[in-house]
Amino acid sequence: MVKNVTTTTTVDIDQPINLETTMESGQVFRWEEVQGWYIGVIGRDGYAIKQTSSGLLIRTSNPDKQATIKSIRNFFRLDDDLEKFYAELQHDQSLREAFQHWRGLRLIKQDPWECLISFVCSSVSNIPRIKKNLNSLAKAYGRPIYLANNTVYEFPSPRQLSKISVDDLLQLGLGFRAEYIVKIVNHKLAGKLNLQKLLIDNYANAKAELTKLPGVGNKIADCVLLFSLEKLEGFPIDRWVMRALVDWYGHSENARYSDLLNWAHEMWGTKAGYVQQYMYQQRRLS
DNA sequence: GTAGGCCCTTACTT
DNA sequence: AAAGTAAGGGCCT
Repeated sequence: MVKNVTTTTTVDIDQPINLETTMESGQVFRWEEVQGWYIGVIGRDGYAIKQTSSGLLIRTSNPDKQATIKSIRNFFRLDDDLEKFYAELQHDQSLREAFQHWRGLRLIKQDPWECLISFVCSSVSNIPRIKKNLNSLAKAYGRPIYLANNTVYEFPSPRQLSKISVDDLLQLGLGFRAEYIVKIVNHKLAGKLNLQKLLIDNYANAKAELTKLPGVGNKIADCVLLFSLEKLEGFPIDRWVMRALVDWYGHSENARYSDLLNWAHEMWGTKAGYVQQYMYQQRRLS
């Protein structure tokens, strides 16, 4: 039975938001732009999202409008006050330029499981390849969701991935990350990883749990913590953020990750995550 | 604790 | 066209 009914909902937004910039900021990899609409999955529903003058226009397989508004507000973290954030850091010239250039770039709150697997895939990869890998995974093992003329796929749960082998993932082009993912799936199925617990845990404890996983070190743990586990002090340092730290603040190129992280925490506290997102965007795309 | 080699491929550049 | 290099790191020694 094909479920292709869509419900249209508008979400008014009184916050800075730039849909395109946010969706293309390397946080999420499975949202596809089609004629001004971003098409993807949140939870168990498919969504097509378009920016309008007053906010967002939403078409979704979810018939419950109130639930849709709630999930959109949650996804784009619309309770985070970006204007206040800009104002508090406007004395920093480099950041101020990034804020002006990328106004409306928001952190996204995504599903922890998909986020974890996504960033394990990101290791020494590139965005086109990461997208291909994750879409292959979802299409092969995830439940299809029919949304008007489009088919999108729910990201496969640990149980849905329970039957995968390293060879299967190699076939999908995952490379050396294949082994990590199979191990993480088994770890999860064995009940040794409780992502919901990490959601309410503090940054340090949650990070310690994540870095126990194969393929998850300092950087990838910070991505998962920041983008899905509500840890806004998460400060992933990839090569772009590293270049910003070197060029803007005079850090050494071979500084230790932990030292840079501590410095960022003293400097920005729980604003570090948003700062990182603007640094990444500015240094990579300007 | 830490530096260096290695990992599997793909996408993009020269 | 073929070769080289970078790509949102992590693991092992």
